[in-house]
Amino acid sequence: MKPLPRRFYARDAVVVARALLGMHLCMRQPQGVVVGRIVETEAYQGPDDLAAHSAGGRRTARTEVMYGGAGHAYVYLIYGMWNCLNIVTAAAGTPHAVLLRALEPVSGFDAPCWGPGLLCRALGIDRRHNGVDLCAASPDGGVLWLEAPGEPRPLRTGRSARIGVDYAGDWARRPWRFFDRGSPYVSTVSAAARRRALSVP
DNA sequence: ATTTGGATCGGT
DNA sequence: CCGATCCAAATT
Repeated sequence: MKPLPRRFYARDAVVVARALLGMHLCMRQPQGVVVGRIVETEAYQGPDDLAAHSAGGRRTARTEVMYGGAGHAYVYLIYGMWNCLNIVTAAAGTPHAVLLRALEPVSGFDAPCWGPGLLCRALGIDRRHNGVDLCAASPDGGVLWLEAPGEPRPLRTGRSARIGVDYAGDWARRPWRFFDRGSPYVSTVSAAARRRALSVP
Protein backbone atom coordinates (compact mmCIF):
# COMPACT_ATOMS: atom_id res chain seq x y z
CA MET A 1 0.00 0.00 0.00
CA LYS A 2 1.31 3.42 -0.97
CA PRO A 3 -1.30 6.08 -0.23
CA LEU A 4 -1.33 9.21 -2.35
CA PRO A 5 0.78 11.79 -0.47
CA ARG A 6 -0.76 14.75 1.27
CA ARG A 7 0.68 17.13 -1.31
CA PHE A 8 -1.55 15.44 -3.91
CA TYR A 9 -4.60 16.66 -1.97
CA ALA A 10 -3.21 20.05 -0.97
CA ARG A 11 -4.40 21.70 -4.18
CA ASP A 12 -7.50 23.37 -5.53
CA ALA A 13 -10.51 21.02 -5.40
CA VAL A 14 -11.15 21.33 -9.15
CA VAL A 15 -7.59 20.18 -9.92
CA VAL A 16 -7.83 17.31 -7.46
CA ALA A 17 -11.29 16.27 -8.67
CA ARG A 18 -9.99 15.77 -12.18
CA ALA A 19 -6.76 14.10 -11.00
CA LEU A 20 -8.70 11.57 -8.91
CA LEU A 21 -10.33 9.95 -11.93
CA GLY A 22 -8.82 6.52 -12.43
CA MET A 23 -7.31 6.39 -8.92
CA HIS A 24 -8.10 3.49 -6.63
CA LEU A 25 -10.13 3.95 -3.45
CA CYS A 26 -9.04 1.30 -0.96
CA MET A 27 -10.60 0.23 2.31
CA ARG A 28 -9.38 -2.24 4.88
CA GLN A 29 -12.16 -4.54 6.03
CA PRO A 30 -12.30 -7.66 8.17
CA GLN A 31 -12.42 -9.86 5.06
CA GLY A 32 -9.54 -8.01 3.38
CA VAL A 33 -8.95 -4.91 1.31
CA VAL A 34 -11.66 -3.74 -1.07
CA VAL A 35 -10.70 -1.60 -4.06
CA GLY A 36 -12.71 0.52 -6.47
CA ARG A 37 -11.65 2.68 -9.40
CA ILE A 38 -12.91 6.26 -9.19
CA VAL A 39 -14.93 7.14 -12.28
CA GLU A 40 -16.90 10.23 -11.17
CA THR A 41 -16.12 13.20 -8.90
CA GLU A 42 -17.34 16.72 -8.11
CA ALA A 43 -15.38 19.70 -6.76
CA TYR A 44 -16.72 21.99 -4.02
CA GLN A 45 -14.88 25.22 -3.32
CA GLY A 46 -15.97 26.98 -0.19
CA PRO A 47 -16.21 29.66 0.97
CA ASP A 48 -17.13 31.26 -2.38
CA ASP A 49 -18.97 28.32 -3.96
CA LEU A 50 -22.63 28.57 -2.96
CA ALA A 51 -23.13 24.85 -3.63
CA ALA A 52 -20.60 23.87 -0.96
CA HIS A 53 -21.60 23.06 2.62
CA SER A 54 -18.86 25.52 3.55
CA ALA A 55 -20.46 28.30 1.48
CA GLY A 56 -19.90 31.70 2.99
CA GLY A 57 -17.40 30.23 5.43
CA ARG A 58 -20.11 28.26 7.22
CA ARG A 59 -18.31 26.42 9.97
CA THR A 60 -20.28 23.97 12.08
CA ALA A 61 -19.74 20.60 13.73
CA ARG A 62 -20.62 18.98 10.41
CA THR A 63 -18.34 21.06 8.17
CA GLU A 64 -15.45 21.41 10.63
CA VAL A 65 -13.37 18.70 8.96
CA MET A 66 -13.40 20.69 5.72
CA TYR A 67 -11.23 23.31 7.44
CA GLY A 68 -8.77 20.86 8.96
CA GLY A 69 -6.40 20.33 6.05
CA ALA A 70 -6.06 18.16 2.96
CA GLY A 71 -6.23 14.40 2.82
CA HIS A 72 -9.02 13.73 5.31
CA ALA A 73 -12.45 12.20 4.76
CA TYR A 74 -15.59 14.32 5.07
CA VAL A 75 -18.60 12.04 5.43
CA TYR A 76 -22.15 13.32 5.92
CA LEU A 77 -25.67 11.92 5.91
CA ILE A 78 -28.12 13.09 3.26
CA TYR A 79 -31.87 12.54 2.81
CA GLY A 80 -31.98 10.60 6.03
CA MET A 81 -30.52 7.46 4.53
CA TRP A 82 -27.44 8.02 2.41
CA ASN A 83 -23.87 8.76 3.34
CA CYS A 84 -21.60 10.70 1.01
CA LEU A 85 -17.79 10.52 0.99
CA ASN A 86 -15.69 13.58 0.24
CA ILE A 87 -11.96 14.18 0.20
CA VAL A 88 -10.82 17.44 1.81
CA THR A 89 -8.39 19.36 -0.39
CA ALA A 90 -6.45 22.67 -0.50
CA ALA A 91 -4.66 24.40 2.38
CA ALA A 92 -5.86 24.08 5.96
CA GLY A 93 -8.46 26.77 6.56
CA THR A 94 -9.62 26.68 2.92
CA PRO A 95 -12.75 24.51 2.94
CA HIS A 96 -12.49 22.69 -0.39
CA ALA A 97 -13.61 19.10 -0.92
CA VAL A 98 -14.16 16.57 -3.68
CA LEU A 99 -17.28 14.38 -3.60
CA LEU A 100 -16.64 10.83 -4.81
CA ARG A 101 -19.69 10.00 -6.90
CA ALA A 102 -19.02 6.61 -8.47
CA LEU A 103 -16.61 3.69 -8.50
CA GLU A 104 -16.03 0.73 -10.72
CA PRO A 105 -15.44 -2.44 -8.66
CA VAL A 106 -11.84 -3.63 -8.90
CA SER A 107 -11.55 -6.26 -6.17
CA GLY A 108 -13.05 -7.41 -2.91
CA PHE A 109 -16.64 -6.34 -3.53
CA ASP A 110 -19.38 -6.44 -6.13
CA ALA A 111 -22.20 -4.19 -4.97
CA PRO A 112 -23.86 -1.28 -6.78
CA CYS A 113 -21.58 1.76 -6.55
CA TRP A 114 -22.92 4.15 -9.20
CA GLY A 115 -23.72 7.30 -7.25
CA PRO A 116 -22.41 8.79 -3.99
CA GLY A 117 -24.95 7.10 -1.72
CA LEU A 118 -24.53 3.66 -3.23
CA LEU A 119 -20.74 4.04 -3.20
CA CYS A 120 -20.79 4.44 0.58
CA ARG A 121 -23.30 1.66 1.07
CA ALA A 122 -21.21 -0.71 -1.06
CA LEU A 123 -18.10 -0.10 1.03
CA GLY A 124 -19.77 0.32 4.42
CA ILE A 125 -18.71 3.94 4.76
CA ASP A 126 -20.67 6.09 7.19
CA ARG A 127 -20.17 9.00 9.56
CA ARG A 128 -17.88 6.97 11.75
CA HIS A 129 -15.34 7.57 8.98
CA ASN A 130 -15.69 11.34 9.13
CA GLY A 131 -12.24 12.84 9.68
CA VAL A 132 -10.15 9.75 8.92
CA ASP A 133 -6.70 10.49 7.56
CA LEU A 134 -6.35 9.13 4.02
CA CYS A 135 -2.56 9.55 4.13
CA ALA A 136 -1.92 7.38 7.18
CA ALA A 137 1.01 5.12 6.33
CA SER A 138 1.73 3.27 9.56
CA PRO A 139 3.03 -0.28 9.03
CA ASP A 140 -0.50 -1.36 9.80
CA GLY A 141 -1.86 1.19 7.35
CA GLY A 142 -5.00 3.25 7.54
CA VAL A 143 -8.59 2.13 7.18
CA LEU A 144 -9.21 4.15 4.05
CA TRP A 145 -6.76 5.47 1.47
CA LEU A 146 -6.28 6.20 -2.21
CA GLU A 147 -3.50 5.04 -4.46
CA ALA A 148 -2.46 5.13 -8.10
CA PRO A 149 -3.38 1.98 -10.04
CA GLY A 150 -0.60 -0.45 -10.86
CA GLU A 151 -1.18 -0.14 -14.56
CA PRO A 152 -3.07 3.03 -15.54
CA ARG A 153 -5.92 2.57 -17.97
CA PRO A 154 -6.67 5.05 -20.75
CA LEU A 155 -9.18 7.65 -19.62
CA ARG A 156 -11.57 9.81 -21.62
CA THR A 157 -12.42 12.60 -19.21
CA GLY A 158 -15.82 14.23 -19.50
CA ARG A 159 -17.07 17.20 -17.48
CA SER A 160 -20.42 18.77 -16.73
CA ALA A 161 -22.33 20.86 -14.24
CA ARG A 162 -22.70 19.30 -10.80
CA ILE A 163 -25.71 17.19 -9.90
CA GLY A 164 -28.42 18.27 -7.46
CA VAL A 165 -27.20 21.78 -6.67
CA ASP A 166 -29.77 23.89 -8.51
CA TYR A 167 -30.17 26.03 -5.40
CA ALA A 168 -26.68 27.48 -5.97
CA GLY A 169 -27.50 29.93 -8.77
CA ASP A 170 -24.63 30.59 -11.16
CA TRP A 171 -22.37 28.26 -9.21
CA ALA A 172 -24.57 25.34 -10.21
CA ARG A 173 -23.58 25.87 -13.82
CA ARG A 174 -19.84 25.56 -13.30
CA PRO A 175 -18.52 22.39 -14.95
CA TRP A 176 -17.00 20.95 -11.81
CA ARG A 177 -18.19 17.38 -12.25
CA PHE A 178 -15.67 15.03 -13.85
CA PHE A 179 -16.29 11.52 -15.10
CA ASP A 180 -14.86 8.73 -17.18
CA ARG A 181 -16.72 8.91 -20.47
CA GLY A 182 -18.10 5.55 -21.37
CA SER A 183 -17.95 3.98 -17.91
CA PRO A 184 -21.27 2.26 -17.24
CA TYR A 185 -20.72 3.01 -13.54
CA VAL A 186 -21.12 6.79 -13.95
CA SER A 187 -24.17 7.85 -11.91
CA THR A 188 -26.27 9.42 -14.66
CA VAL A 189 -26.16 6.43 -17.00
CA SER A 190 -29.71 5.12 -17.44
CA ALA A 191 -30.59 1.83 -15.79
CA ALA A 192 -31.30 0.30 -19.19
CA ALA A 193 -27.97 1.40 -20.67
CA ARG A 194 -26.17 0.17 -17.59
CA ARG A 195 -27.83 -3.26 -17.78
CA ARG A 196 -26.88 -3.46 -21.42
CA ALA A 197 -23.26 -2.49 -20.72
CA LEU A 198 -22.89 -4.85 -17.77
CA SER A 199 -24.78 -7.84 -19.15
CA VAL A 200 -22.66 -10.91 -19.78
CA PRO A 201 -23.70 -12.63 -23.00
C1' DA B 1 -38.93 24.45 20.11
C1' DT B 2 -40.21 24.00 15.60
C1' DT B 3 -39.71 23.98 10.71
C1' DT B 4 -37.52 23.15 6.43
C1' DG B 5 -35.28 20.97 2.92
C1' DG B 6 -31.27 18.40 1.36
C1' DA B 7 -24.13 17.21 -2.82
C1' DT B 8 -29.82 10.44 -3.25
C1' DC B 9 -32.16 6.54 -5.28
C1' DG B 10 -35.35 3.33 -7.30
C1' DG B 11 -39.75 2.72 -8.75
C1' DT B 12 -43.96 4.71 -11.43
C1' DC C 1 -42.90 12.76 -10.44
C1' DC C 2 -42.88 10.46 -5.65
C1' DG C 3 -41.80 8.51 -1.25
C1' DA C 4 -38.45 6.78 2.06
C1' DT C 5 -36.31 8.66 6.34
C1' DC C 6 -33.50 11.82 9.58
C1' DC C 7 -30.65 15.33 10.81
C1' DA C 8 -28.36 19.95 10.38
C1' DA C 9 -29.31 24.51 10.01
C1' DA C 10 -32.23 28.29 10.10
C1' DT C 11 -35.94 30.40 12.20
C1' DT C 12 -39.26 31.52 15.88
